[in-house]
Amino acid sequence: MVPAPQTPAHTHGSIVIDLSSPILPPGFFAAPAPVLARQLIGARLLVDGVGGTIVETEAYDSTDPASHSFSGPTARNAAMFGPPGHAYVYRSYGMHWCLNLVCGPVAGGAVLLRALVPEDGIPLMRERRGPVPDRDLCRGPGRLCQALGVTVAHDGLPLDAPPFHLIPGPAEGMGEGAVVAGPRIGITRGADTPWRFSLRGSRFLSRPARG
DNA sequence: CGTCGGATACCCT
DNA sequence: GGGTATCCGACGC
Repeated sequence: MVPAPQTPAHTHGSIVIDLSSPILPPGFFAAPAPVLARQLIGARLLVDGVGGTIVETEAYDSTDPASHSFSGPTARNAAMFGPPGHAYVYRSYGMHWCLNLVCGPVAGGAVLLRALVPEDGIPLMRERRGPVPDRDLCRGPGRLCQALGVTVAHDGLPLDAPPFHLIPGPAEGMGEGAVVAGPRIGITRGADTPWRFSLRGSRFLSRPARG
């Protein structure tokens, strides 16, 4: 008789359920975008097993002139007006993809993922990103999508099912004051709204924290 | 490690 | 037309 493995996992055929992963709380995505954006710092995101700890986010909602939802539904932003808890993926500069998590008590809210710490699937990230320092694998919203293999094919997909795996934070060792709020990056309208959130002192941010 | 220009394509008003 | 991220080479700290 072989003793049961001491790992916190059950197996059903080829499916492995990792019992160490906290369950996404009900209503997690019903929070307003700035609230969820702050909560996501220290959470972990995997796409097909590739990803790491989120260290930089930005919040957008329909009251915000910087938001794609500000001027109402279009073909591109349809996912922002769908149910919370789904992905919104859009193209930036005609060549990069950007991943948002649709959220909020009303339509039109989303959190843009701007940077994470490469932790899982780093060899595949390197293949996708080419010869860059590991620090730069997921440092920026477009780079993050390239490293995780996120494209418009993920637009509208639910975030609580494969290929997505979102594990709520905060990460070990994160305490009060670990999250910095400041102005968002690369926008002109709504530039004074402090809806960029980042992990204080992280070297994986797309740019240093301001504010 | 930070900042600075210059170059690149698509979505929406 | 206005908005937008990345890569590059350059240079300062």
